Amino acid sequence: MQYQKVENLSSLLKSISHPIRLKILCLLQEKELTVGEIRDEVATTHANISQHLTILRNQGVIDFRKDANFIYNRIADERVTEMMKTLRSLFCQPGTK
Amino acid sequence: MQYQKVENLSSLLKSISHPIRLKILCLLQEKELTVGEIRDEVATTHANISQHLTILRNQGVIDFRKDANFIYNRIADERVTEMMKTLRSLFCQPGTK
DNA sequence: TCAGTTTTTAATTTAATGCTTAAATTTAAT
DNA sequence: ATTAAATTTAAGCATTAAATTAAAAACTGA
Repeated sequence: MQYQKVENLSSLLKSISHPIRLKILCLLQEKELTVGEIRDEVATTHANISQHLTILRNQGVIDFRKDANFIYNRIADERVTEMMKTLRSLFCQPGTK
Repeated sequence: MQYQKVENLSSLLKSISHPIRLKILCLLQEKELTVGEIRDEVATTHANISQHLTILRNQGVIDFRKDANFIYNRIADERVTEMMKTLRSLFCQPGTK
């Protein structure tokens, strides 16, 4: 694997290697969600969610659209969805610890 | 996804979200390698490699065997091998940036 | 045991993260 | 206009991570 790809991939993985951000990506697998909806599921402050969303946006993992005073977040890269599917099937099946 | 699995998975991802550790896992896909062999590929100090290997061992990602005064490292969890395959096919194909 | 390798440990320094709080924006509704 | 709701930004502090250096183990073969 060439140098640049190692850097890019580790940067991507790093951006999702946090319980809150991982949870956010799981939630966004289903459908797009507002910041407030995400906060309700994740149980932390708005500010904290906002910061985690910023990290995911800067990495290009998620995208958003504005509607009224809501911001709807969605996964931006199809490969991330695929990766999440694999991760869940490998590590989140019933019976795996 | 339940709480514990989110924690476990983010902990696993975190342990591999470092350029050196990701490179190590790529190298170990092929075959088991000694600390010195890894160092030759990765270009840092022995001490640094040793510390990164410790992180991967503590996470249960890699395992090792001793032979003479060499330590041969290998991937310990088949699921990690599968994950790496998926990651490489998604993010490391020629043509992906 | 001695010399030579390989690997680990410890100590230090520096940088990056994560959370909280508070203040600031933006937009919509009243 | 004013208020209220949703979101972002920034500051501060504590924790954690990474790299470097130096020293110390662990092991082999002579």
